[in-house]
Amino acid sequence: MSTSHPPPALSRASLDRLLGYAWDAGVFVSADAMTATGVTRSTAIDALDELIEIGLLRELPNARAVGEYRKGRPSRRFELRADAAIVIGMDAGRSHLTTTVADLRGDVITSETLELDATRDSPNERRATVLAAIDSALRAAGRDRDSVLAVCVGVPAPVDYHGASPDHRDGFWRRMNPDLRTMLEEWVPIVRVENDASLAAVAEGAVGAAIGCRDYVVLLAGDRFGAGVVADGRLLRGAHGGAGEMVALDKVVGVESAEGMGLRLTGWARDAAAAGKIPDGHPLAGLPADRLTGRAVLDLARSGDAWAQGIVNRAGTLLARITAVFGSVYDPSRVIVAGAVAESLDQVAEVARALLPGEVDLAVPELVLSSLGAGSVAAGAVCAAVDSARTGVLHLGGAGPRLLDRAG
Amino acid sequence: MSTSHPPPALSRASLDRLLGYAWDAGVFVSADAMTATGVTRSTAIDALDELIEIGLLRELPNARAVGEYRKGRPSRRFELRADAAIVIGMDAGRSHLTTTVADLRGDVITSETLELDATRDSPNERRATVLAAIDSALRAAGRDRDSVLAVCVGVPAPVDYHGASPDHRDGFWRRMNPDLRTMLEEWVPIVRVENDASLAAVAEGAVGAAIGCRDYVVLLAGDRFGAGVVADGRLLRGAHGGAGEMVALDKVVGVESAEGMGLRLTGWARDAAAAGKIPDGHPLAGLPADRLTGRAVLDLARSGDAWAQGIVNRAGTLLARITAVFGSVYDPSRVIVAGAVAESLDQVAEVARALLPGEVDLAVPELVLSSLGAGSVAAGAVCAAVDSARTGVLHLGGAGPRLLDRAG
DNA sequence: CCGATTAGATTTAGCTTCCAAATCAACTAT
DNA sequence: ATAGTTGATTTGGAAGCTAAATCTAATCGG
Repeated sequence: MSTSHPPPALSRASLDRLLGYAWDAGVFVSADAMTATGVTRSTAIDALDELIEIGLLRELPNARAVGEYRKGRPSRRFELRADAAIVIGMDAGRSHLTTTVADLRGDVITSETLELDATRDSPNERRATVLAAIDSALRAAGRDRDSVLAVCVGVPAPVDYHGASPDHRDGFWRRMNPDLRTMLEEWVPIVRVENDASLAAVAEGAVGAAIGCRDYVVLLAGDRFGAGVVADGRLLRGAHGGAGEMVALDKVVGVESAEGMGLRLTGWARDAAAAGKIPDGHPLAGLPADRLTGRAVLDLARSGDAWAQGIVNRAGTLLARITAVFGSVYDPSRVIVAGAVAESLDQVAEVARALLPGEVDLAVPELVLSSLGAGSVAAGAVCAAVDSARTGVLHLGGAGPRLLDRAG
Repeated sequence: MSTSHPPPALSRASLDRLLGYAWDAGVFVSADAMTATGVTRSTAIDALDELIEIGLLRELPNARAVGEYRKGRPSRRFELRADAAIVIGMDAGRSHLTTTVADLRGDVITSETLELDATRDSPNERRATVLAAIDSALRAAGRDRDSVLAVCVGVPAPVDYHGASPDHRDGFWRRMNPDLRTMLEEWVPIVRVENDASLAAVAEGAVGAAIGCRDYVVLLAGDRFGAGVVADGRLLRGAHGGAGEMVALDKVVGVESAEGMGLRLTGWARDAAAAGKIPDGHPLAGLPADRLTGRAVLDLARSGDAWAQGIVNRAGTLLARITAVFGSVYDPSRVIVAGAVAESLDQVAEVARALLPGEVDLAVPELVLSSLGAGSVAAGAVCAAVDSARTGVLHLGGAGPRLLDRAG
């Protein structure tokens, strides 16, 4: 007996390559596919026909029918059947949960956001919440569980290679990720659980400020700092998924805690107010604490207010320090600030950029602000789900093609 | 015309797999190779014969001839022709240079160490020194340049993916690595230049304390701290090779500079002496500065001296802090202290291990001492050269087999 | 309307790299 | 000797390609 090889079925390299091309090509003709993948016409046509057979491609009316035609026999035209199945990307934060249903190309079909009661986070409740959110989003999209090819969930916790999160002191990480992967694998063929900042990094790499960049760090700067690190084109994870976790920040001079940029700006403003440090007659003087927010300070600084600029400088110094630490430690060529606050941090980034050369010994990373806004984790989850679907669908054996609805 | 594929020549997956097996198998018989690689007998025999033809394997007298035989037709026996070519591993430090000539299995043939005049480090002089050291070692090994298949050089500088080092403020890194790769590629088929700490990490992964470990950090703790990081089984490099460089250390509370453990112990002892802090009648009291070394302090602490233990505690605290930072940042499952001092740091490590749980939020990495001693960089250079030879030799086209001396 | 021309599709033959099974060879044990 | 065992070799495909010949569906110029 030899190591019984599985039946060849479908797993040829060419299939993979052609599918890969089709996935990001939009509508294409055979000749394009041939030059892009380097196979000959015979092979290309074979593979394309097989992909149509499986249900992953659709043949469109040929070139003449559409008018984009010059001479000779008209080309056959193809396109990914993006609606053959759906993927789900989820940002499963502590206090909110965004569920996005998208097609195979990653185009959003529905997106629903749910506010969570952060105190009700027992493992069972959270599992139920996640499932309910998925079912609700599926309903809104007019699909059912059977058509889901891949799911990716982002959680505010380290996630290791197997999709598990370590047992933290107070169990917070485990509560955030109560073995979601195992739960979902019961009915979804491809499941991926990732750290939220890592997904923000995936999003920047796919559709954001890090396209084509092989070494970068994405700094999620909301309530708490968190970082997603891409090194040599791959997500850096660590033995327990803790790479990029910012628990080390409190050991760095001038950083001291992992509290995020939004909270800090607000905190500084309120501290100043409480200490009577806001000059009389200043626009912010006498405001109630709940209107004294980071956002208010940033807006004021933008209009030239000197006192607000002081706080902006402080934030810039902090950002420079954090960027410097990440720059030194991971040596990225770019550091991207992401999260809902990112867009308002232009002045803070300006200050930080000016300070960076003095902080870093090695090459100074480019500091840029993400333009993906608050949805970057959700967007990354969709990208990651699409990516897993793309690389995984041909290796699914019988389970995969089952869900490719051939009707359309 | 299609993308003209190169002549198939030799590049079958099976050849690679069989060669990979042969490389770490020692003497083996066909059946072993078959089960290990999963190919059938026909394929195995084909590939083995081809590897013999190329000159990478040798066929030994069959099983019966050696006596290890039971029943049936005796097996053919094979072995890597470790002497078909040689590899060179070099630790090209600032003040010394170790050149090791080894066979394809990595077994050392000769090793020579040269003290360098650290002030004469102009690019041209250094290039000449490196070449001279290689030629000298080759002479000692009774080989010539033609038989060198691969070279790996470790330098005390960041090295990027292409083998280049960034231009540091004072040009030190460029002087340490004056484009050695280009120089050597003129006559060596496979050239690799790496950061020294990275090579120490390679060594620990191959023959040291990190065998089988996919996420670890090796702390080179000599004159300056430097770290080699392995994440997910691959060397972490960063955009400019700066990952693991410890320029960020001076931002960490309680670490402050990248000065290594040896220097610090010595420094603390001498500072204490200068400040008159060594108690009267203490064994170290009144010693001349040049005999007041870290080693002396460690030895004394080992014999139970309380004052020396105080310094050891200080060192342990520092090591714990550094380990904690690396643990938090890269999330390794193990941190290995390497370099000449490592072996004497058992008590320091003991102290650090006790402190670690209080320093780390995430999983506490295992802190272990390397037993590779001062030669870990040199050993890693050999491992890396062997590794590159192993993966590269079959893809060398005409240039490779040229050097496999078929005579033996 | 009819070739000539053109570009793409299909078919055919052949190559490489493998596997599976049949057959052959070299032994030992009896 | 001869049966039994274990490997080695040979033979006959099957995949998965490529390359080249041939076929098809068009345009275009008379």
